[in-house]
Amino acid sequence: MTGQVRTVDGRVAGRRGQETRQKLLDCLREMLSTSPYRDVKVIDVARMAGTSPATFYQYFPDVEGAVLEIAEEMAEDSGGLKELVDGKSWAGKTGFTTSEELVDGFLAFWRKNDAILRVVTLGAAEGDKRFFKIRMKVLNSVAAPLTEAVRNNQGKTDKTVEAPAVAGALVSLLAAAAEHGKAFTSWGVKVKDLKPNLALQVYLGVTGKKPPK
Amino acid sequence: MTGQVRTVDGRVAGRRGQETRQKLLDCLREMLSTSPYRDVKVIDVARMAGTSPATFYQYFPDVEGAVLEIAEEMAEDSGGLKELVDGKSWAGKTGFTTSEELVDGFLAFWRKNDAILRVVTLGAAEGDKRFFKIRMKVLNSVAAPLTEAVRNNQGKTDKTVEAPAVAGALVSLLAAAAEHGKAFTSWGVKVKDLKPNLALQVYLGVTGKKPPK
DNA sequence: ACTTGTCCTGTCATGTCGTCAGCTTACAGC
DNA sequence: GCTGTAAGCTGACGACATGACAGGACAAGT
Repeated sequence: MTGQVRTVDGRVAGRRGQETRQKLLDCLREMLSTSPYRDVKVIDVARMAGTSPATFYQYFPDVEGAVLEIAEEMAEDSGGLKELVDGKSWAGKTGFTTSEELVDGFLAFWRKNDAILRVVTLGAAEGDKRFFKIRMKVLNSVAAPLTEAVRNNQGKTDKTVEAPAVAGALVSLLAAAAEHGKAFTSWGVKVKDLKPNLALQVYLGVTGKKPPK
Repeated sequence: MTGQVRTVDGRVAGRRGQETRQKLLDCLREMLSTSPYRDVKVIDVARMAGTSPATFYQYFPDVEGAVLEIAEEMAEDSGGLKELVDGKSWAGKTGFTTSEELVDGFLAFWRKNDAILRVVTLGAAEGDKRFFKIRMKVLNSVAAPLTEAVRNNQGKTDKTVEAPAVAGALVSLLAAAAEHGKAFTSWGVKVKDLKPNLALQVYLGVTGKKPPK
């Protein structure tokens, strides 16, 4: 799909080149999770990868370009989140389990891609269309199947509910919790209570009913 | 409270100095709303303010230091958000109006301080305690009185509801909507429907009941 | 060993960062 | 008005990041 990997000046990268490129991406990822985005410098990434800045510029136009690469990879990976909702039942106790597993999976994914998602979120907020698109791809991998779930469940009881809006709000809440979990604990939500609380919100949003005890 | 304004090397700033300092802050604020945070350079801010980079470093340790200054100013300003909830009624139609006005006021505040809040949010997500504290101050100016509102209303009908958690979730949702409004429209929520939808969510969260028609 | 095309780096011009000595300006005390 | 002192500002500088290029190193096939 992506075609061949190419250098900035148009050459096709071979085996060795791709390895170097990948190492640079890995080091950048590492860098992003240990330093503020603003302070990530090409020279540091290159040093960590045991190569020179010039090599970095062979494969990427700049730091942002490389970040986009990582972000796109992550967005591909996010497709797996669909399985947390697709084909799951929302009835009774099983439904609440579905909700719990969704919350669990989503938070795990976010934590795993913590650093890159921070940058993507910033870029999207700053109005960069490329980052916005990537962020939407991640959120939609949950929001889309969740919209169906809302339509099939809550829809039965209340026709006035706009399924995409509800699903969007729920996903936004999950993203907020994942990104700023500390805020919730400082509001007195105990760490171990965060997931159950979110699961409850999701269950309520999807079914429009309180969960069975 | 803040004592006297001082330069980095400890001198107290006089009238002219404070003017220069303020002009630098204003230009930085402007800069933040027109360029990506990563690309905001001291030299550009100084140029825009008609002064030299060296002058900038007289008043601020670095860009981040100046940003913190702006952010703290904004956090002070956020105290006014309390009035959107404090002493308001949540009963019947009046209650829904309260909810609408809260949503309106919150979104307006966020839009007004768009650029700086983006940076604060990033800093908080990156684990910087100073930015986290500022972000909490802004969110709490709504979350705190909202917690009381939840306790006084929903609390009556359902003792199991954790008021701070509900208020926190609502504020998080508002922040997400403010920061990533475009995401909601791309989920098919019409621009004019966003505020009513949020108002509905808030009303539901606080009272636990559907609003009167 | 030679050729070919990929891969990497030394080096350079440009520009930013952050600091400092030193010049200019404001002002209080006489 | 004169002078001393502190505030205010900048030119200049060393250190470092950026981005481009030419050319050397390397692997693979002949």
